[in-house]
This record gives sequence, structure tokens and C-alpha cells, in this order.
Amino acid sequence: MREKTTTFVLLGVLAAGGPMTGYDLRGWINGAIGHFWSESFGQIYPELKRLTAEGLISAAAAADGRKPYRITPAGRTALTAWLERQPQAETVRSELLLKLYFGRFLGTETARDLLTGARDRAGDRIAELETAATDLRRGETRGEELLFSLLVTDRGIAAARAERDWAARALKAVDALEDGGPDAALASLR
Amino acid sequence: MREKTTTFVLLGVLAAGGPMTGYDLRGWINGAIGHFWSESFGQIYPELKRLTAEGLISAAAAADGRKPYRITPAGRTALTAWLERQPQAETVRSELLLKLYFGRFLGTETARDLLTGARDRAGDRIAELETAATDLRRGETRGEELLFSLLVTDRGIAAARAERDWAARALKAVDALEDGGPDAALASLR
DNA sequence: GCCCCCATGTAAAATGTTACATGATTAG
DNA sequence: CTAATCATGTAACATTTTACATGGGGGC
Repeated sequence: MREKTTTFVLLGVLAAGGPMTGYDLRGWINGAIGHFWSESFGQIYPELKRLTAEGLISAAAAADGRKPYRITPAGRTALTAWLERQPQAETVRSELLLKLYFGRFLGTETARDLLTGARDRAGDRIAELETAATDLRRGETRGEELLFSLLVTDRGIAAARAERDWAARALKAVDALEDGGPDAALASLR
Repeated sequence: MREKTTTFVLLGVLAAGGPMTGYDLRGWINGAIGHFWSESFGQIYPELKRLTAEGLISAAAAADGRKPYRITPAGRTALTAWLERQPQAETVRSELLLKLYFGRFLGTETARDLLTGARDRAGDRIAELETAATDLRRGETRGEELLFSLLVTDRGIAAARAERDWAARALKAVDALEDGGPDAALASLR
């Protein structure tokens, strides 16, 4: 069986946040690392079952409806081994860029809509992540945990800023295209 | 049947590049838009069959082993309709950020390796895309086609620069962590 | 009483990659 | 002759999302 990342996200969150249920795991993932990772129940529950069978996690007695899991020593070993491997090159897939690339089949109007949408979403994202960073600094998390949380948040902010600024530039080029044609637009990119 | 993006990539490339075979399509996608999209043969060939059945593309007589497809008027209509819809919010999934987030279970050494790897890959990417941009400007592509090609390349460069600069900053924070502990590292992030 | 949140799980469908099978043509 | 590239396609597998089914508890 090939290694799927879901395995290690679950192990990592259980290591970082202590024992929790499948439902809790989903909430944790959505909240703390939601801006660069996601998992659905359809993956979480079957995977928890499998990890239990493999001995990497163990389930406490299901008291009420809840069934909290904790990471085992074997699970920690597996997590550490995964963490130490260089990540695979990431495959980017952007529907926005695809549409913009086919921009010559689009009216100027539509291209503009595409780009203002992207710029605004990036702006919202920046605000959101900056708030998250402030909250983190003010919160009770300390030491290395805080440091690494801030580092990944910063990466999100940096990426969103680059996106917003690029969209603004591209928007100017589209304006120039409308006013002065392709050559004017190309000149505006310099 | 839900709309899969593969459909429209194929339609778009046929509209942009003229009639071509499944093999050509793959090459075109890898080359021109490979930095933000990819398709495998396993998706391309079945999809070409389906699109033919739907009347969105048509196959010329298979002369030698080749079977070139062209987009039909119905295909152009479908493409335009898709282009005009705002793209779905993109789901980012970064294994690197995941590993870094769990950085407190990592040695400083490993965190550094992760980040130098990311920084160097981003650097390579910048060089590659800058070359691509230069080649585009020097090539025979003109007008809107050139403009939109450059716009999407620029977005790749902007994203890669943001990544490289962030990784360099994060690396300094990890150095500070080793020298002066978490508080020194946090201070270095200001 | 009803709606929302908590909580677990399964099933089906969609999407995507990798491996395999086959054969022609071309460059060294 | 041999390796690479061109070319088509299928099958198996892996991954991921969405929809469904079920039920408890708390607030209004």
C-alpha cells in the first residue's frame, strides 16, 4: 500500500493535540491547518479504522457516542520517519490560470471579472490570515508550537500577497489592452 | 455528469492550437501550461472518445497511426460558456507546510533541510519561468496570445519568488531557534 | 416540536495516476 | 541493431468528494 498523506495528518494531529475523535480531528484540521490542508469524514473514519488495525493509534473505550483515539509509540515512530522525508514536488492546478490563458477567447470584460475576483479573494485571504497570526501571538500557544504555526501562516500570507499584487498588475494590463491594444498591454508589463 | 476541467482543457487547447492528436495534446499541455496544469493519457484518451460522442470535437480520418481531433462549433460554445464562469475556490494542499507545521517533532536539522529544499526548488522554478518568459517575448507568438501567456507565466514567477523569499526568512528563524531558542526565533520574524 | 450541533459510519461516484500492451518510425 | 520518440488505448489501482443513513443532546 502506497503512503497516503491522510495517514500522517491524522497521526500528526493526534500527536500535537492529544486524544480526540474523528469528528474532532476534522474540526482541528479545518481550523488550524485548513488554509493548506483538508480532509473529509469519508477519508477520516475508514483511515482511523485502518490505523487502529495497524497499531499506530488506539481507541479508548467508546463511552457515550464518542470514540477518542490516541497515537501509540509505533505511531510516533511512523510519523517521525515520514516527517524526515523530503516532500514530493507539489502539483499545482489552477483553474483561474487556465481560464486566463485562454483569455483571447474571452472578452476584456470577462478577463477583468476573473482578475478582480482573484484579487479580491486574495485580499480577503490576507486579512483572514493576518487576523489568525495576531490571534496566535496573543493566544496561549508558546515556544516551538507557536513558532511553526506562525511560519506556516506567514507562508499563506506571502502567497496571498503575491497573488493579489499579480492580479492587480494583470488587471492594469487588461485595461491597457482595451485602451491601446496588445502592444500597449505588453508594454505595461515591463 | 459533473463538469470536469479536463473537458475544457482539451477543448481550449484544440481551439488555441488547431487540430491535434491525443499525444500532441499531452505534449502541448506539458509544455505550454505545464507549470499550472497536467493531464495523463489515462484521462485524455477516454475523454476524447466521450467528447466525440457528445459532438464537441470530431476526429479526422485516422490516416497513419494518427488520429487528430478538431473542435466543433458546439465545442466552442461549451468552451466559451465555461470560460465565463468564475472558477471555484482553489484547494491548496501542501505537504511541505504540513511537515513544517509539525516542526516541533522535527530536529532543527530536518526543518532546515525541508526549508533549504523548498527555497532551492523555488529558485530553480524562478529561473525556468524567467527563461520561458524571455523565450515567449522572443518567439513568434504575438498579440493577445502572447499577452495572456506572459500573464500566466508572471503569476508563476510571482508565486515562486514569494515562496523563495518566505523560505529564506523561515530559515533564518530556524537558525535563531537553534542559537537562542523559541523567543529569539519569534523575534526574528518581526 | 424543531433545528442545530455533535458524532459515527458506509456507499457511490468522480477523479486521477500508473502500469501495461501494442506497434510504427526515426536517429545514431 | 538498438534506443528513443511517436502513437493509441485499456485496466487496475489510488484518492477524494458527496451523499446518505442514523441517532443523541441542547436551546428556543
